[in-house]
Amino acid sequence: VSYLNQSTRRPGRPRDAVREAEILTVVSNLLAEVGYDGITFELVARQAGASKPTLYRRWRTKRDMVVAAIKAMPSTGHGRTIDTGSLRGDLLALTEILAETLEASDTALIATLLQAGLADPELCDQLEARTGPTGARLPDDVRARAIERGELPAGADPFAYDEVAGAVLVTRALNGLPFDARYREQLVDTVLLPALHTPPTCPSHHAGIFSGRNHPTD
Amino acid sequence: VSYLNQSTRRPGRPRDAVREAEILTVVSNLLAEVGYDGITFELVARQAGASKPTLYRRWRTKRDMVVAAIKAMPSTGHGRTIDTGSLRGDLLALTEILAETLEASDTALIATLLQAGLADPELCDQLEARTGPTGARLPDDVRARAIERGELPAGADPFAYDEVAGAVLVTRALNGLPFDARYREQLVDTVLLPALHTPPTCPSHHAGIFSGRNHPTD
Amino acid sequence: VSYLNQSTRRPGRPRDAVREAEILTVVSNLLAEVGYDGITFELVARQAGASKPTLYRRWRTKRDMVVAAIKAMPSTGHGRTIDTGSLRGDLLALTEILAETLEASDTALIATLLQAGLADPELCDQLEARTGPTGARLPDDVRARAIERGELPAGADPFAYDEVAGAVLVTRALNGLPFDARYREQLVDTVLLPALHTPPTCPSHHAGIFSGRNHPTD
Amino acid sequence: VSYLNQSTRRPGRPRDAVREAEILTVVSNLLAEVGYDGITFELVARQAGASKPTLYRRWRTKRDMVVAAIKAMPSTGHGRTIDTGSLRGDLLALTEILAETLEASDTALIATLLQAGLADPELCDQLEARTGPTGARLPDDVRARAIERGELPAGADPFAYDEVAGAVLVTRALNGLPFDARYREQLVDTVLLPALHTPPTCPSHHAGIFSGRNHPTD
DNA sequence: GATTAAGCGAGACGGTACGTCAGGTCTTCAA
DNA sequence: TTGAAGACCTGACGTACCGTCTCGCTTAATC
Repeated sequence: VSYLNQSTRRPGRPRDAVREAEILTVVSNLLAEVGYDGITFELVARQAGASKPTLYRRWRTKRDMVVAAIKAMPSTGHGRTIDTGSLRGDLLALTEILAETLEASDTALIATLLQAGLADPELCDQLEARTGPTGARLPDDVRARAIERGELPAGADPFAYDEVAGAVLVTRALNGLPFDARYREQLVDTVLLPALHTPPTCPSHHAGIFSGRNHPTD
Repeated sequence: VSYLNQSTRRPGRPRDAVREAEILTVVSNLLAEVGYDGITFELVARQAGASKPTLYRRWRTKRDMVVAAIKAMPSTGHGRTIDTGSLRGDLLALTEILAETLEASDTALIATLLQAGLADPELCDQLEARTGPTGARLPDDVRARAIERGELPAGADPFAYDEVAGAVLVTRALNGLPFDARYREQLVDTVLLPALHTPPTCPSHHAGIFSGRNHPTD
Repeated sequence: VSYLNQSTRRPGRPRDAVREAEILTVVSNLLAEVGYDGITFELVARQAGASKPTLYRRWRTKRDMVVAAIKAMPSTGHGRTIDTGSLRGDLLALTEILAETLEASDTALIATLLQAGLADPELCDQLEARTGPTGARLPDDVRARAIERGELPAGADPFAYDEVAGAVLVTRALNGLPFDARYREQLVDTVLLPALHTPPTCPSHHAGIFSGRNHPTD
Repeated sequence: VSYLNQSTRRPGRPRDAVREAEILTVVSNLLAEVGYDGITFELVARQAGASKPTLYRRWRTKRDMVVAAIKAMPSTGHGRTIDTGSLRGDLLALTEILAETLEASDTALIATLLQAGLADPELCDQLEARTGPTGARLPDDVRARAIERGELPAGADPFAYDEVAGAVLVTRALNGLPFDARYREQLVDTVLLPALHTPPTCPSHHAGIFSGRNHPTD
């Protein structure tokens, strides 16, 4: 029976998934070697032994291609859990993870992810799911434990963290400004903790920048 | 002989300052018309009736040229003062100014200013001086009045505002996410105000991202 | 089982003759619209709603395909006969027909027919049979009547006409040079007629360029 | 004084004549190696160590470039003179030269010269001047000697030769048909000689196909 | 006033990448 | 096996910018 192919499959030779994976691997490697700006369709085609039309058929822009490559990266930090015993410790740990990630990336790539990826909730979810906590959002379990310990009120809103932590560190990274342990400590103590303790003024309606919850409930 | 002349004056025809101003005007106009990415040396040369060597002689990169053009822009919002009578009102006003600025710029330009300008304290100062409060830093007079009114403790640190407000809004702008009045209100109430009220844990040592005070004490 | 079927019939679905005719019609139309150089397999496939393999299966080169299309064109000038009452008049009429044909074709097509078609006697015969006298060869009846009238000696050889008339006019057409009535008259009077009157020096052994008698006796 | 550069010289860096000569040399060599169809802008650029824009700046099409290369070829057969003592011998010698030339060229090149060059009188003159008699036109001295010897009438018109000899042989070459000594002899005896002997009917007004006298006196 | 070194518009130059098109071959599914 | 569809690699297309260079000219400060 062929009740499945009535509409889902278009005619013609299907794209070669293996080919696509190979290409994206090349893109990933090139990202590390020459950075985002150094990547060109020409170069990718050469390195991958593919033709430019094969690339253009899949991705209309370089950004699309790079984003696809990042999405296709294998999982690394899966399962890592933050639990230092105190909210402050957890926040310092989370911001440290984020800082490490930013230190390992070139600024153009960060900017790209900012512009490209973050408008794409799927990418954010992939990143979180694949790499474990990125430090860009406050994990639910961390928040739950803080509430259990009585460090946060019951209905504490992750808004303060989700919106602020990533934005501040990413911005500094883009500027080449330092975001060392001392700086992060100050951020946690004078901004994040006071803000998290503040009860939400209204049913928090934010679109999480780094959270992938782009189209919220409002 | 007087080859060790009064200053560093080189022999030969000096650069034409008028020409330079004309060129930068062209760059400014093109910024509005075609955006940052659309600007090329070729295009500027064509539009300005200048030659490429004339451009390269002055600015080694496109970024340099654009930054110079921005620096050369005429002042607009000079002298505007924020004073609504309450700290909360002032913060809302400041973030509104910032939001308006961001809405008027294309994201690539924002990113450029982030990367280029903010590593250049002079540019930031120029922007502040020229356009009045940009909303990126907490003006000293606003803070002083809040202290007078008793809304802030005597030694209140502008860190919370300087670091957070600009970074959060700019990041959202880069992502094409909204930063409307409702969002800004939430930011002020649940993040900025609580943070500002928190006494500094240590002698605040931050490098103001948007403040131009780049590598201060540390 | 009947795998040793009646004749040489291959297994599988037979080629669709109707499809082939449709395709050749498209080729003919495209010849008129975009000229020989403008034709591509891609374009034909698109216009005909056919696939490239379907085309390649039938014709290995563009030239083959175009020649096939020309062969498949419907007859137009069938049965027209040249008989003006004098050899000179007949020659002028013949060269006029040829001139008209050349004026209606683009040069690339002429060159193609020259290179492709004329190595293919069948095509020439088809053209002659289909369009009546093309003016490229001296029709036998014209020569016979000239002999009857005593304008030509009994054994007059059509070589002079067959070889010269077509070559000269085609060459001029390829060059974009004019071949108007005055020119043709001069050709007939000072070249063709004198040459036709000359008795053959040896048993004429020519391979008729435009005659399709390609590799005759030699 | 600068009375020379008032209008003749356009501004900007002049084109490098040496570079141009080198490129054309490459084109000439490639013509011999890969033939006309095998030549591409890419290939020429690679071989010449030039950039594509440098080529396109000079020649808009491949044909232009090839024609320029042929024009730039160094002289070879200059000064060769045909004088066998009889008109018939001279004609056989001329057609032999032409045949040799055609045998050495690939058909696509011939077609190109036909289409490109021959609409360009300058090229024809260059070819004649550079290579000596090409056999495409009846040299004046040959005709003069034939008249001296009484083989041709005083006012004998080269039309018959100029128009016919080249066209016939080129056409056969394009078709891959033979044009051996026997064929050429027949052509001379039954077409060219009779035609040359015929007195011109009217003040010959032809545009010589291969003669470069494209815009004659009429 | 002559010299001189640099500025200037123009544009050539070698590069590199762009994004598209066509050539042929292949694989898929349906007929 | 044919046929439509379309992916695939190769390679060329013609264009746009890059950053540097060579021109001939102009401009000022120094001699």
